[in-house]
Amino acid sequence: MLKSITQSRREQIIQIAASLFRIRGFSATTMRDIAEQVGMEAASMYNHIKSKDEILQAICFKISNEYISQLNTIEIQIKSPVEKIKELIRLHVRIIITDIDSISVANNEWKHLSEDALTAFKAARRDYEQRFAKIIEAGIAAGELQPINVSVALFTILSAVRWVELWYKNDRDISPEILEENIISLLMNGLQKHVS
Amino acid sequence: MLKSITQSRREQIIQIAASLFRIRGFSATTMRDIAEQVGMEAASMYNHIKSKDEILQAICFKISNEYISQLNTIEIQIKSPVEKIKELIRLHVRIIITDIDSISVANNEWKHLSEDALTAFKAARRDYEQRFAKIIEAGIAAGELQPINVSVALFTILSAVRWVELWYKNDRDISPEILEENIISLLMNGLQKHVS
DNA sequence: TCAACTAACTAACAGTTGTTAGTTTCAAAA
DNA sequence: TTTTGAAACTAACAACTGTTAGTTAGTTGA
Repeated sequence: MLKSITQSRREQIIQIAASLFRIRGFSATTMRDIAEQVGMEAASMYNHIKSKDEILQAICFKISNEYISQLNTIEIQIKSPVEKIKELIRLHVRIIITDIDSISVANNEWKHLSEDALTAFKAARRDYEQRFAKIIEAGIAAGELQPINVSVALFTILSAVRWVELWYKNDRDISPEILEENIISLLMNGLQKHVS
Repeated sequence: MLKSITQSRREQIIQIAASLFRIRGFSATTMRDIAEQVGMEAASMYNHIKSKDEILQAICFKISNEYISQLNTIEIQIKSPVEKIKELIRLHVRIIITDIDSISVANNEWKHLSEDALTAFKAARRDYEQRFAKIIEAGIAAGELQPINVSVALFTILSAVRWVELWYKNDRDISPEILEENIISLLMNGLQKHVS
């Protein structure tokens, strides 16, 4: 009971921190800024968290674990590489929409992680990228995809998907579903009309 | 004569600042960090620059002006929308390679601009985006492009191109030319092989 | 009722920050 | 030679930083 109240206080701090880190950046956000939003003194937060660094770690690894666990699921599905790639693109859009603050922080503020955490985070990201690349390679080998450079394809997809983060705060004229399908269509079929 | 020495000192400070802002972020970079790299005391830099904010402004507007002036050139060319878009993609790749530090700062640290500069910077960026969008619209109207949502197309292109920033520091197995053409091919023709 | 514990508080520290003031150095101009 | 002015320096300030120590209020379990 008490434990769960503590837990939710802790999660509240982390969530508010994520939102501030996203807007102002990690370094420009002070513990007093976070405390003010939470509604307590900065010192009081240390009853729930160990340090400012620990907050950043919690945010970054929550996201990194989420991506990897979802990738685990997609990898073992019995689907064509093209279908898996489409699934991964949808996954990115969905994760971004679900927790935009944490995603933005994991994407833009990870460099402020302390040394050990930084190493682990980079390794996790690299692992994710390599496994994503394997799916693209399989698609090329199967003749489903253009014989494009795999790194270029991988990072173009990953970057292209990241702007959803930007879209989400501005222009919500488009629904997430239409958004997903538009991005998939653009990445899969290209911008240009094909002469048949 | 003296003026030009001062000028180059100033530019040296700004360039070194850009490289540090890129690596550590604006807020996490101190005037003493910059001064150390330049080879003088922090206080001495104030003979050449007005403030830390002014350095960030100089970096961001150098880039924003570069983009807009290049767009001006492309806009008046007598080319099809598709050719103009390809030209713009090449432009982005080229600018990124030319001045990666300043580009990274303009892309990732602009939010730390002081209020007036921030407003001006956002306006410039919006202007650029709207003019880019016009070219995409023209391409759709001319039947050259898929009838895709213009915002999705615009931001997918802009984001996709931004990963060059990332590529540039990692994996230089690919030449800039091959890189450009791969990205253009992917964005224009898509990842998937067409069944004809 | 009393002891234990949680979670808040106030006060403060030691270090860092951007920036200013005042001083020194030294080359060019008079 | 003297004067001037740019560009470096040292010293310091006032504000802010993450964090710790010690205290207090209030709730829970015995």
